[in-house]
Amino acid sequence: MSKSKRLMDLMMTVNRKKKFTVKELATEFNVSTRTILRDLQELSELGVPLYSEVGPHGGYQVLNERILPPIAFTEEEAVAIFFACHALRHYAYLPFETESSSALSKFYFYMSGDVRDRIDEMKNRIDFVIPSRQAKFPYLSILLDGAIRQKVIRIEYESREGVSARLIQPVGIYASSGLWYCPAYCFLREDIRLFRCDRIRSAAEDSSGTQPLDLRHLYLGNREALLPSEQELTSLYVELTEEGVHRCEAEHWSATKLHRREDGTGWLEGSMPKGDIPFLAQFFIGLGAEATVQHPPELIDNIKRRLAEMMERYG
Amino acid sequence: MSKSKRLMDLMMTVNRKKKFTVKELATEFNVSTRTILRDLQELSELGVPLYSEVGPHGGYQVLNERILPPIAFTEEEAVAIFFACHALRHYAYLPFETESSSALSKFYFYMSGDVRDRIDEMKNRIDFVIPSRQAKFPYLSILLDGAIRQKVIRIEYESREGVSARLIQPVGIYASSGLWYCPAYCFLREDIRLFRCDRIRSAAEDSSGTQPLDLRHLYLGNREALLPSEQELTSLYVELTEEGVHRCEAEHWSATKLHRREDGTGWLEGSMPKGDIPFLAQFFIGLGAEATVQHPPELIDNIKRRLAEMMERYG
DNA sequence: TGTATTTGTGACAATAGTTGTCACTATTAT
DNA sequence: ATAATAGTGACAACTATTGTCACAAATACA
Repeated sequence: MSKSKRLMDLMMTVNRKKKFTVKELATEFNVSTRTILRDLQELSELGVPLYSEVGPHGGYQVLNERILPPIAFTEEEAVAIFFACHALRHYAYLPFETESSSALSKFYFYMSGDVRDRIDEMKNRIDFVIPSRQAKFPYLSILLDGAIRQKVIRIEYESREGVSARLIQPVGIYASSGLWYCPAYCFLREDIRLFRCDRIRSAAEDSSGTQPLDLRHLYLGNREALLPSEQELTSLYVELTEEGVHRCEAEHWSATKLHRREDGTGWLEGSMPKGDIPFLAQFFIGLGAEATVQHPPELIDNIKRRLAEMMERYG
Repeated sequence: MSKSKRLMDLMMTVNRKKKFTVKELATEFNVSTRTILRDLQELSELGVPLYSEVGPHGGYQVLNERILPPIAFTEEEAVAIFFACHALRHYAYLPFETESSSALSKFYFYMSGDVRDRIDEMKNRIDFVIPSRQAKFPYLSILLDGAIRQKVIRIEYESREGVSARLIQPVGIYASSGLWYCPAYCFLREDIRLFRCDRIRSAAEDSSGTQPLDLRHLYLGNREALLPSEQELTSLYVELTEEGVHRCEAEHWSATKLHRREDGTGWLEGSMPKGDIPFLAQFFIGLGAEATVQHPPELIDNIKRRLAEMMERYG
């Protein structure tokens, strides 16, 4: 095996192993320890952050960095990766410790001139906007860690009724239009609940010894499907103007219920839990003349009551 | 210079140049053409997609791939890049020709085992949600290209009044909560307008010979600041409950106007163009009891009129 | 305190790889 | 035809790589 090839392999091997001894590698690569020592020195000079300790239980270690072997990306792929990372700058809070900007500048730095030019041209011409928020999300890493390692987390949560302490076991976290949410099993309510992370006033791993549940079968993708809806259902029918259709497209919950006509108008039709009436009433009021609720009567009543209240407030 | 080092350099050089001859490289690297030929063959074996043609004007070419030299990413950086790209899968339409998934799988494939494990653990525990839409955005690349190369584009645009043909010169494109928008100079209105890309029925480079304007000073980041607002202004004051504050945080336009009290409630205060009254009226109606408009009277009147209309509609 | 384990350095000879030169062949645009 | 280009093979000169050995230094552990 040629030296260059061995060096590449060595790079990958040490990255995989993290910790190793010279003798180990010598056996693996069928060369002498002296050669491996020389190779490691060379890798060091090429930028692989190696660290070694002498003595029994000593050996080599690769520090926090990981080296990727030469990867071939097409120009389009490189550009897509760049802008994907670029979009992360809109998030003031992320569950990763590092700033994505450091990865971005490395990526940018190593790219060949013409790809770099292409990116420069596009930089001010394309963007993935996420609403910027004043809200703070200091506990994302703790929640994510709790979800991954199936830990119970003690939080102080600010709900409408005030701040309360709760034990939760996170299913995961997700960002949606600039806010972070954490679906989690709540030991207080004994059910899955959705928490808005900026309303969490404190979070730490629980030390009271509450046994975590086995929720490995639950994850972000399926948590909705697995939750048995015990609520009473009723049917929904709403007429929509063209603009109303466009507005409803934005809503997750309406995706399965939305129908369109050829002229652009449409309607919502499907079943809904009765507990959603307050939310839906306020939502359809927000659509104004673009939506006309025709069923259920309870929803129409709720809307009328809300309208009357507002009329009164504005005298 | 050692052979391994020369090979690495060569890799970068051929990536930069795309097209080159053996003689050229021999001069650049101060070695014989025979050596370069042997090196190129070796690069080929290492996976660099080289292609050559003999004869005058012949030479070597690198095919569409780009090779990145070994880049050191920290584990955190690699994870951040992965999830940034992962988030792109929510976009059914992108202005890049390639799927980001191919870049993603390459990235994933080359990552060392423990980073891969880490990603697998996190995959179902963290997400950047973007509302999925039924809307279609087939002309993103044309619009982006128009913005980059300062071209005039002819579009058919569906507005409330029907479909009309227009000449526009795009400033850029951006995605916001699942929809793509294109701010552009409109030759019909003779001003900057914002177009929703799913309402563009057709788009192609203009062939009528309309001279593009020099809009290079305009880009996504500054277009708002440069637009002179000629509208009449009035002052806005709105009381907000705690929930109202949270809801307003989501809105771009309210960021500079939002104030909070220690108890969590707050208010909106600032100036607004009178033309925004219809939009704001509908918006505050959507907030229901969480917002109480106190100024301007025109806005309150508009809200009352809308409420009355809705009351009537729901009998 | 001694011993085993581990990194690390230097020297040297044997071996293996690299390089340049030269003489060719083949293709193709002009 | 001619010039420009890639491509191959052989060989000698040169350079780099490798293994071996000797030895230094640190450290855990019995």
